[in-house]
Amino acid sequence: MVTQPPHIRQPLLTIYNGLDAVAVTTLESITGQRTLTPGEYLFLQHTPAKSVYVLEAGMLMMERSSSTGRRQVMAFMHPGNYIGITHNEHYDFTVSALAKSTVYEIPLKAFVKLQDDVPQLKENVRRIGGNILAHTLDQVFALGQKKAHERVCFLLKQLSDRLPSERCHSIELIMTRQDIADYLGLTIETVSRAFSKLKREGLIDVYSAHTIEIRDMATIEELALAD
Amino acid sequence: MVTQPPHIRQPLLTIYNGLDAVAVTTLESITGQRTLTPGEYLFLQHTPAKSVYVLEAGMLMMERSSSTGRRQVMAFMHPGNYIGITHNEHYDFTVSALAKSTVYEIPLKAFVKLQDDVPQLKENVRRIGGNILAHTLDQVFALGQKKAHERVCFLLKQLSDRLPSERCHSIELIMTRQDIADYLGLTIETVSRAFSKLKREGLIDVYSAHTIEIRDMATIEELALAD
DNA sequence: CGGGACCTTGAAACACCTCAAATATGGTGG
DNA sequence: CCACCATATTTGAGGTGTTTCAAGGTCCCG
Repeated sequence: MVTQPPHIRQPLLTIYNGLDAVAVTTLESITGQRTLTPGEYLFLQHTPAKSVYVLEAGMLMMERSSSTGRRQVMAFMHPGNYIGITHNEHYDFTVSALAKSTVYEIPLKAFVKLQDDVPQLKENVRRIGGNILAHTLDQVFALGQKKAHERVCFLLKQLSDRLPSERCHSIELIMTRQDIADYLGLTIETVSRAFSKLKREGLIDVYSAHTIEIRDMATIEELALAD
Repeated sequence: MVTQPPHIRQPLLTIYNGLDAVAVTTLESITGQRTLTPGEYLFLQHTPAKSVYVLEAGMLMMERSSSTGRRQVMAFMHPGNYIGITHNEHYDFTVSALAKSTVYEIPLKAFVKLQDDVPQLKENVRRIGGNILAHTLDQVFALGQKKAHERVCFLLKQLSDRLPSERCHSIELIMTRQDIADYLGLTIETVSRAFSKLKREGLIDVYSAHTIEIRDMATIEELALAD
């Protein structure tokens, strides 16, 4: 069982936290595994929610689309992240793979049943739900109140917070500019111009479109928080 | 015990749903009551989360402010709504009263303890959390993807969904234009112009700044969903 | 090395914001 | 109950940031 990348800055909250050996064994007994290639869907919006998932390796993207084709990316997901919280019987978003990924698949019914026997598991799910809500409220604030370049910094800070060390500020942007744009409520052109602006101001280096380095973390954070 | 306004369109999910008489009595034994006048705070962002609340009557507003003074309204809250979900030991938002309101106050520690004895109560809280997340994801989509007048329709639909009948589309806007603007990520002028535009197009009537009537619900819904 | 997808940049259009002024609203004291 | 006042809302004009449309450049993979 992986789910805890090494050297993560903040301890990662997973469904496995604090489980005893018996609980872990039982959980593993109902857990399957699935591999996804880039672009492949884990599940689609409006399909029955039959399983929950934990990302083992790779990167996933959660998005919601309207029938007119407008798309909002709700989250980029990293190893350890729990996927599949829904308040009804269908997923109300689509999850797809940005990179080659592997996920643990846990049938929802068995998972819910196991939670009745393992209070700690239920508690973990509850806390994860709280974290997801907190993340989503941050996103509401960003989309409602921040300017384009501040939103880009908001994303850069989120991504850099997942990275090992304080010193190494090099970030791999696995997602496309379109994904970033749809996450931040902007267009690809505006995102691209925001990167150029941050580069021009010496706050970041752009080695290639998908590899950037943060040169002035303090300022980036300041812009990200809009403080 | 109130919490269930009459004639609501969709059955309201409260913490009381499906509790047996004993559980209700126990819950009531630890429940206090508080009255708020317009503008009064229920609690402030960054203060210790000591209680959760259920709105009995009136209307509350949940907001988050940054140190630069930018403000995002996260929700307008109606009777029956549960207040105080937080993922850490401090509230990460402020809740204040828009109208004279009364709330049930439940000390967090006792509430958590009671949840261990009453699984249904825990289940209710879990489902309410899911609903709040769903609401917040809707808001992310609205702020990220919708135009100003569509966002206003989004709010109008949310408010009208709380109202008794299908026929009566008259809505009391208790909040100020500034509150609406901060909820939708716009300025008061843009909100005002959006109302004027909807009025000019015959979709709504504006009797006074705080009393409007929806004349063409189908179109309003269409704009609200951006479908 | 070629080709397609992705990214960047520029110019013009547009939506929203800012600033300013006029108007409407609602509460209060006379 | 009415007049008044402070506050909130609407409307207008001009500015700014973001989007749209279009072209050119870059990267990556076969």
